[in-house]
Amino acid sequence: MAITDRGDIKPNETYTFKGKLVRHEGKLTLMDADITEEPPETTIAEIKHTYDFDPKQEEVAVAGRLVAWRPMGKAIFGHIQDLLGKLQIYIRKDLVGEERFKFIKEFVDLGDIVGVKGKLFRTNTGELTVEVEDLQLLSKCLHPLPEKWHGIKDVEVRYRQRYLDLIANPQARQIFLMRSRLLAEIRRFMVDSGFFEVETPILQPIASGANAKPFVTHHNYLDMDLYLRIAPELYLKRLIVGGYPKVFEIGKNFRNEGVDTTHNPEFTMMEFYAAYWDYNDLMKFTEKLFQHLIDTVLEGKSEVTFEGHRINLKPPFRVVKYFDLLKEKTGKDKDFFLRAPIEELRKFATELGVKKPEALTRAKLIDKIFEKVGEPELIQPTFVIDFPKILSPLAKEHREDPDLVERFELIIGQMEIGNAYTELNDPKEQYQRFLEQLKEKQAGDDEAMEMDTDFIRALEYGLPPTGGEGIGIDRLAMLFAGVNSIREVILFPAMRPEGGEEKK
RNA sequence: GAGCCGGUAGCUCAGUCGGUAGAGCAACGGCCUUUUAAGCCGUGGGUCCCGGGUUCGACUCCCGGCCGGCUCACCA
Repeated sequence: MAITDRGDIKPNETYTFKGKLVRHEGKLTLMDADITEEPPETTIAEIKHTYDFDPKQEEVAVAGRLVAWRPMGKAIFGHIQDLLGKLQIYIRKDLVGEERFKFIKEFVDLGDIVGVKGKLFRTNTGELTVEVEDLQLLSKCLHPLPEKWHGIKDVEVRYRQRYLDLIANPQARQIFLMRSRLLAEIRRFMVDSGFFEVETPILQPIASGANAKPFVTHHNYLDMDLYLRIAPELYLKRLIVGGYPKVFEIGKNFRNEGVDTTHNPEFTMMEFYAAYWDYNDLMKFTEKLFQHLIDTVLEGKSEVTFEGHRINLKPPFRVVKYFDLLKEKTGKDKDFFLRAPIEELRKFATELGVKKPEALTRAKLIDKIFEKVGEPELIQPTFVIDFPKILSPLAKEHREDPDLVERFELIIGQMEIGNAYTELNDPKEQYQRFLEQLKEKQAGDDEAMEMDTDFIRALEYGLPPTGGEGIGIDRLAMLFAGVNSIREVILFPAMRPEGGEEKK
């Protein structure tokens, strides 16, 4: 590190960068100075683990961010941190040499990325520590770190500068590590169950497969508008037509709607489809998936706390029929909801507190009423099954009741976590359902589904009997982490830009 | 989109019933070779979110705006 000899280093000058006070002029020049000669091949967690059962492996070389610094005359204690661990380092003047020690004291700051080499030992208090033989400054941190004890609490800073959240708040690291495990275990379970992972278009000429408002973009070369997908459903079913027995896709969906504690404009969904399955198979499979996630991600603990509720995620889950739940809560039966004059239904909805029912179609009214009276009680995991057909344009008619479809939603903590059905595979029927959606659209439902004629054509080639399901990964992560905001489980949640006055 | 609440040092916060602000940590200068929220002595640091109004005087009161949080509406 010849850099210590540089004459142009002026350690006591301060300067500002974009209005923020940052560190020494001299230290800034150090910023690009060091290249790692030997990238560390180990991590802090690994070192601790190895040393535990083989204390002879005491020579280590490891790198991390300096998060504590306690200089005391001729020796310095500090802690370096990486994603998975924290390790104490001990620097003695007589060991590293006078010149080196002076350099370290002068130019190394809290927050810097450093590499250390040395021998492991235990201090008087028993803490595993590296006795530093050499310390290399690998990168400068020009800003002071957030407060060591309280971390960073301002949620706005935590979301905008997530890297600071990750450096300073161990809880944040824990949540995102859990999310990574969750995704890995879901993938493992799906692949082990015979599913093929696929990728389907995010830019779609028709945004279909769900009821939602899409984002619109434009392709210059093709000179056409495209939509960011609101769901991958219709593409995945085309793949079942094409011969895949089982497929799944994990990816972002985009819906141009509100932002709140359970909604982010882009969110992660897993959708999966299995030929020859029906919604009963899907329920069994979903329970097995949950059991796997409890065993792995939650390390066997099936109880989580969410919004003040203790929720037990252990299957089997409660099953309740859609109209049974409505009847129990309202005293009205299926025929009332599906066949009573719409004015009467609107009047009833008004009594329950549904806003502006005059603007709503029958399907929307039923949906609203269900949300008002049904969902509030659904804290423990519950499959709500046998939805009305008019709410489910892509689901197959129920084998016992033509008013219904073979569909369920998995609701946990009042959140819709999963949505699944025996897929409608009759092209003529699907065409009719799309036409009904167009009517809904004309009747004022701007989220009614779009007609997709190529999808109809695919069905004409024969979609085997198929079961399909979507699971909201972000919400699942919320449950597993026990946090009540979707922003706590999305690394970079949607935010308005900083300095809003400058826009336009 | 509506209502309520918030924005003070790099961070966590206090404060001013209207007279231009403090603490701890962090930083800077010293002392200190087993400390760990190290310790001891000393020092510096703020357009009090932005703009306008009222006032002799605004960080404080009023109005508008920006950003965020919560609740509601919409949605998964």
